[in-house]
Amino acid sequence: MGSKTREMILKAARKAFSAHSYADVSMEDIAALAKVRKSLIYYYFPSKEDLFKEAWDEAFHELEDRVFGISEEDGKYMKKVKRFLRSYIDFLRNDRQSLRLIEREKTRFYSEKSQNWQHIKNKYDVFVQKVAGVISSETGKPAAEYARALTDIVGSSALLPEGQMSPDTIELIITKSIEH
Amino acid sequence: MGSKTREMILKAARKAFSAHSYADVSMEDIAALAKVRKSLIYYYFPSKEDLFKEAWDEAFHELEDRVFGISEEDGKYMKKVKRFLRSYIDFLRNDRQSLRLIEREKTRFYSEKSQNWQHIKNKYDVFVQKVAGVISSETGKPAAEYARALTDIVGSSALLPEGQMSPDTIELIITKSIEH
DNA sequence: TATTATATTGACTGAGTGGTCAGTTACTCA
DNA sequence: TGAGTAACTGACCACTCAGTCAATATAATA
Repeated sequence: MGSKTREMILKAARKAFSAHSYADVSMEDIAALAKVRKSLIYYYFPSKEDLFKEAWDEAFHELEDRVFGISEEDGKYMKKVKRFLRSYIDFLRNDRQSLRLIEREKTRFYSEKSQNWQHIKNKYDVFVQKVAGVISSETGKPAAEYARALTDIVGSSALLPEGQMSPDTIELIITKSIEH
Repeated sequence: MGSKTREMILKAARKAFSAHSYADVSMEDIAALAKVRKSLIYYYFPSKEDLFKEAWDEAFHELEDRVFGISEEDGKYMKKVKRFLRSYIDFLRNDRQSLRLIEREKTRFYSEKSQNWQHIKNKYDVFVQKVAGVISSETGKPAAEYARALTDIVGSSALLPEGQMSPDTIELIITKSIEH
């Protein structure tokens, strides 16, 4: 059940977690952003970790929908990889905040062992595998490492301040390095 | 003056700060690693921030030396950019821990306003500018954004677990995207 | 209106944190 | 040997933070 207050909290969490690292965001920060007392957050979410997980999941599903949910109709005359890359970069352009949230704690996946963090890590890994699938379906070659590099460069550019590295540049670099 | 104990603490700090984020590393952690009481750290370093700064500086100067300190003799027949890229990737290969430390808190540069963090940010920015200089000296075109992308992709790959994205792949991608 | 379920709060806890400091040990050199 | 200095310690402080909970306000319903 998505109560209005719950939504507000989740929205505030997404904003906070995309602007600062997990450790640097306190529950008080989120409460203040959502204009709510801290204790109320615990009425809707069992813990900080769970709140983060839900915020991350939300942002991540938006990314997945955007990048893999493109109907076959769209860009009929565009190659699969190009079409994919275009929507990925568009996501960077239009939903930078979500991408930030997704990317910010990437290194934590590998040190934290709790359920929530492993859940996130697994989802991300599957995503990278899917990206590799798209690429190798066109090049015919395995692309696991290449997909990792691709998601990494798009992701890290999202964490940079706006204007420091334009999505166009990213697209150019990736396109160049992918063709033949 | 570099006392033996001071060196030990610094070494422990470098290890800790390259394995976990600034916020996740406590002075107790570093003390334990260095086999020293926490209070002793404050005998040699005024604060956690200063300790981090010194650890970062050390690692960073190693990177600079390696990447820009190559004598003209070396690789006489290699193009400047290729030579530069080669040493950069070699640093990733051989001193991954240092590169991790350098890259890990990159996003913090932009939110923290204290002297120490700005010092770090400025040094890094100058580095990127130098990289841009190397590239544009050969291509003749401005390369600010490209340099930012390049350092970003090398840096972020250092944060990945070993073996997930090989330095060779990185080198290949960058080389491909740079030529022509 | 009285009763019950749902929302919301403020005051609190306990663990951990960066940092301080008075004091103790170990070393130096007159 | 003894005084002075450098290296080191343990106890402590102020503060932050995630999380708890009893108490209250609000809404729903009978």
